[in-house]
Amino acid sequence: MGEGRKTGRGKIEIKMIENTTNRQVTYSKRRGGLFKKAKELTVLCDAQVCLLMLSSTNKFCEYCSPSTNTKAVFDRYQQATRIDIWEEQYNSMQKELAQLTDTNNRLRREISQRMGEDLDDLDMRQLRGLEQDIEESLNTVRGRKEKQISSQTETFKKKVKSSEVQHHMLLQKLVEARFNYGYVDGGPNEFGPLMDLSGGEAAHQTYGFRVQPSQPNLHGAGYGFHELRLS
Amino acid sequence: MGEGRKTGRGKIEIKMIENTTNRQVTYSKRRGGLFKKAKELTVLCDAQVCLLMLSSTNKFCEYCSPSTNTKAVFDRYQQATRIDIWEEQYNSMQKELAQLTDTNNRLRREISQRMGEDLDDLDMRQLRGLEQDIEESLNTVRGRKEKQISSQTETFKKKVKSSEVQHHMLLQKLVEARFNYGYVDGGPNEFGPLMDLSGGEAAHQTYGFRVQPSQPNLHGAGYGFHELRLS
DNA sequence: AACTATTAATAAAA
DNA sequence: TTTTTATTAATAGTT
Repeated sequence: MGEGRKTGRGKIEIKMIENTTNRQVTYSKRRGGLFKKAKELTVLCDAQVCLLMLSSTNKFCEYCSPSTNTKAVFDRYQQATRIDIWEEQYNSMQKELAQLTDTNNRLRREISQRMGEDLDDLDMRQLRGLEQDIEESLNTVRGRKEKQISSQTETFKKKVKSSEVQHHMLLQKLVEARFNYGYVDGGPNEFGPLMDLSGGEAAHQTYGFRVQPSQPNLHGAGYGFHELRLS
Repeated sequence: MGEGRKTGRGKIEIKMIENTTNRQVTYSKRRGGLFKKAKELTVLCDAQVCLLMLSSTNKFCEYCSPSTNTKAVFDRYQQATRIDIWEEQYNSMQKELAQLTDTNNRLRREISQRMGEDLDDLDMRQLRGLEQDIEESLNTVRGRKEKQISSQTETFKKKVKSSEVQHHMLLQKLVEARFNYGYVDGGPNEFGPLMDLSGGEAAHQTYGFRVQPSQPNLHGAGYGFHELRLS
């Protein structure tokens, strides 16, 4: 028993049907049969049956007695087998949450301390280290600012230079034009002297203003979301 | 179809079998048949089948294709249906996780910027604000350090003072004792001069050393867990 | 549990 | 696909 067998018009061995079409047809038919039998069992014997199937093409199919539902049946399965389906997932998520929250708190505390709050628990050595770190950060930021200023100043200088050159050329052309067409009109200072815009310290002053103290910057990502620490 | 039907030697309607014995016998037989069919389907069609049954006497029974297991099938069930009681909780946990992760990243970025890293996206105004904030923080930390130093110095001074007083008292008692019992031994400087420990700038020097530049402090909570930003 | 008359399921063909 | 049909499998009632 269990070996080769004849069913219906042909014989069939219980082994995987190689022909894909045949396999799918058989799957469809037998699936129906299985569902029917499951339903009959449910009614005849007052049983709860839950039947889950996944075809070789990964199509999912389910039957569950009307008196219950799949989740309930699985809960009983758990009860019976003592294999907890949910707990593992739940626990791992809880753990992850706790870790993230913890990390978050530490980060907030670090920021707080870098902002000069929450310093009560620090001893002298830690305070000294913190001071030193902040000092270094300040230098870095300052350096970056200076670099950006000088780069903008450079750009500005170049623009002025180019404008100056153009101005000269225009003047030149104008003078030539007057000469060629015989205009005589106004003195040599008619267009005023070229401005002295050689790019001195004025540019630096441009960025020397102070914004409102500690006003949060709400322009999106980046510096200025202190409100996070309150969330 | 579906109504009264004859099977085997007798007729049978698909409705609950009232006779308990009959019902249990039928349950047993049909359960076997269902399992057999499930196994055949598994093999013939390369499908995954999971069959859970509970008899009316609450006996649990399970079949699952050897290529998988009940939990895996149920996971797919969840995936396919998304109608379980846990989903709400699951989703809320997922959301919380995502929020925490996001907040975490922002906090890390803020710390980075406060440490002078990750400054590329900041414009001049933001840089200026950051510089200013760091400057204020530095002043706060410095102030705190000074305060702690002076408080410790105060304590130290008081201790020295009290020690001085005690010393004086002891000397006094000693002198009295000598007087009372007639000892004469050594000069008045026998116990050396009282040290000058009146609390000058020496105390400040004590804390004036520099720790190793930016060496992380691993003493637990508080300042010095930069490694968080890498986790 | 076995037996067996009878129906149900279904493989292959249409 | 669904229907048909020849054949086997499942099983209800009996022992």
